[in-house]
Amino acid sequence: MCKACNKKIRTRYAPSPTGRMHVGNLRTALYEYLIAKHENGTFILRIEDTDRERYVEDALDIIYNTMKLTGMEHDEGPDKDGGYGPYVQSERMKSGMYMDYAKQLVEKGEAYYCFCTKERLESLRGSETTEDGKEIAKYDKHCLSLTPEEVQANLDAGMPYVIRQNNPTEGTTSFDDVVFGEITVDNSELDDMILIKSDGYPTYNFANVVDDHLMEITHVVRGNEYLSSAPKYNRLYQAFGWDIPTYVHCPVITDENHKKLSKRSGHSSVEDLLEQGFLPEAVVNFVALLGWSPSEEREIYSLKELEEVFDYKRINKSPAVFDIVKLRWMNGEYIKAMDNERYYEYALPEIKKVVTKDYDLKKIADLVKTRIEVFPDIPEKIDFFDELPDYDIAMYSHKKMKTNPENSLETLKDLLPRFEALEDYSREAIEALCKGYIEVKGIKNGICLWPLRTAVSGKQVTPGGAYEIVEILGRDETVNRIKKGIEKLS
RNA sequence: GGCCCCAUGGUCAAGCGGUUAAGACAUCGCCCUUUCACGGCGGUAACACGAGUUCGAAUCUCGUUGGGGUCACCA
Repeated sequence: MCKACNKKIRTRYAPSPTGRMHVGNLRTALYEYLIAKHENGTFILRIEDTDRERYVEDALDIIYNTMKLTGMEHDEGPDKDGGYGPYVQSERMKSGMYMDYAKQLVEKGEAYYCFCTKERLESLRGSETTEDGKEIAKYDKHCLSLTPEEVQANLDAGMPYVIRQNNPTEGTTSFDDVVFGEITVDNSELDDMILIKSDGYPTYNFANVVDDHLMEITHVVRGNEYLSSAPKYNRLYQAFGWDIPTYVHCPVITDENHKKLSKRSGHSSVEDLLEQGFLPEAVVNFVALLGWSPSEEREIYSLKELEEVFDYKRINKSPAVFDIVKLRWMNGEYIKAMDNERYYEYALPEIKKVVTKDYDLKKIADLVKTRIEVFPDIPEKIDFFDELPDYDIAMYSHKKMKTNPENSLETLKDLLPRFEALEDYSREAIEALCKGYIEVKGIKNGICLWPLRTAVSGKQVTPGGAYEIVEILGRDETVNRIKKGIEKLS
C-alpha cells in the first residue's frame, strides 16, 4: 500500500523499443520493480513505441530478454493482461483515445490546434543559439489566436496540424519529487509542448501522462533528465483533474569523466556488460547501489534481498560515476559464491577457447575460480595447458624462493626419474613425492616446487600451484615438460 | 545563454546541529604461502570556497566557484 494515497502500489517500466537497454534504464526499471515489490505492489511493463522512426525490430526481444535475465518479472504487460491493456502504445492508439483526450483539453482551453509549418517553426528558432550552437526556441502561441471558425476551416481543408498544450505565461508551477523535494519554475519557462503529432500519434509526453493515469500508476520513476519537463506533465494532470502520482527522479549515471554514460564508454548497455562476461545478478546488484544505499552496512544483495530492504526514500540526489572496476570486483564476488555446476556452465566455454587437449576441464576451472573477475579473464591464465610456452631460463630465478638455473636443474634432474616411476598418479601421490624429496634433501619447499611449476607451465605466475598443474597435465606431459626444462637448463 | 538540479577521499557512499567524519572499490604495506589469487591485518586519502545563523556546523541560510541536465512533431 502507498501510505500517501492509500492505494495499492502500481509502478511501470515504460521503455521505447529503440535498441539496447541503457544501464540508466535498467536502474529505473529496477527501482520501479523494487518499489512495487517492497509493498506487494504491481509492476507493469508498457511499451512506448510512438516514435515509428526510431523503432528497432529486435528491441522488443532485448527488453523481454533483459527483464528475464535480471529476474525482474512484470505482473502486467503486453504478454500478461491485467485488465489495463493494451500495454503497447501503438495499439492503445487505435481506439483514438489519445486524440479524444487531447480534444478534451482543447475544449477546456488547455490545449489548441496548431497549423504552423516546419519553416515557420524554424524561423522562430534561428534568432538565439546556445554555446554549442543549439537553437533556442519557445513556441510563440501563434495559433492560439485562431478563431474556432478558422480552426475548423483549416481542419476541413485537410491542413496538417498538431495539438499543443496551452501553458500560462504568468505565475509559477510547483511539483514535489521524493528525492529532489519541491521544485518551482516560472510559467513563462513552460513551452507549449506538442501533445499530438501531425501523424496522429501522441508524443511521449502526452501518452505517458494519459497511460499512467489510466493504468493507475502510483509511483513514476524516471531519470533526472525529465526533471525540467516535469512541471509541464504536472499541468497536464491538473488540466485533466487527475491525481498526480508520486515522482521519483533518479540521479544521472555518468562515465568516469562525469559525462552522461554514452555508447562511447563501451559499457553503457546491459547487453554490453553481459557480452563482457558480467553476470546479470552482479549488474543488478551494482546498479542498485548507484544512487541508492541501504541502511545497513552491506553491499552484496540478491534481487530478492533488495526487494526486502529497498526504501526509495534513501535514493540520493548527486550524480554517480559508473565505476567498472568496482563492478568487476563485485562480479568476482558473485563468481566465488557460485555453486560449481553453474560456474562450470560459464567457465567451460572460456576454457575450451584455449584448451583443446583432453584435460580435466573442471579441475582447470576450479583453479581460476578465485582468480577471475569476469569469465573472459580465463583464457590468458590457462593457455599454457595446451602448449608449453617458450620461456626464458631466467624464470627459474626467484629471489625469495632462493632459486636459480643451477639448483633448478638439479631439482628437475632429481624429479624426472621419480615422476617417471610414479604409478599412482594422484594429487596425493604427487604431493607425497615432492614432500618426500624435499625432506630427503632437507631443502625449502620453494627449491623444489618453483622449478617444477616453472618447467611445467613456462610461466612465473600461474593459477594454482605445482601440484594442481602437474596433476592436470598427467604424467606423460609432465615428464615431457620436465625433460624440456632440463634441456633448456643444461 | 535562460531555466532547473547537484557538490563528503580517485570512485560508490554513511552522516540529518555536538562523531577520533563510517564502510566498500581502488591504491600501498604486512601476514598466510611453491607463484598469483583467495583470506586476514594495517596504512595513505574527503566535508569546493566565502559569509552568516548558533555556545557549537559536513549537517541550516545566502553568495561564489565548479559540475551536470534541459530547452525537438525523441523518448
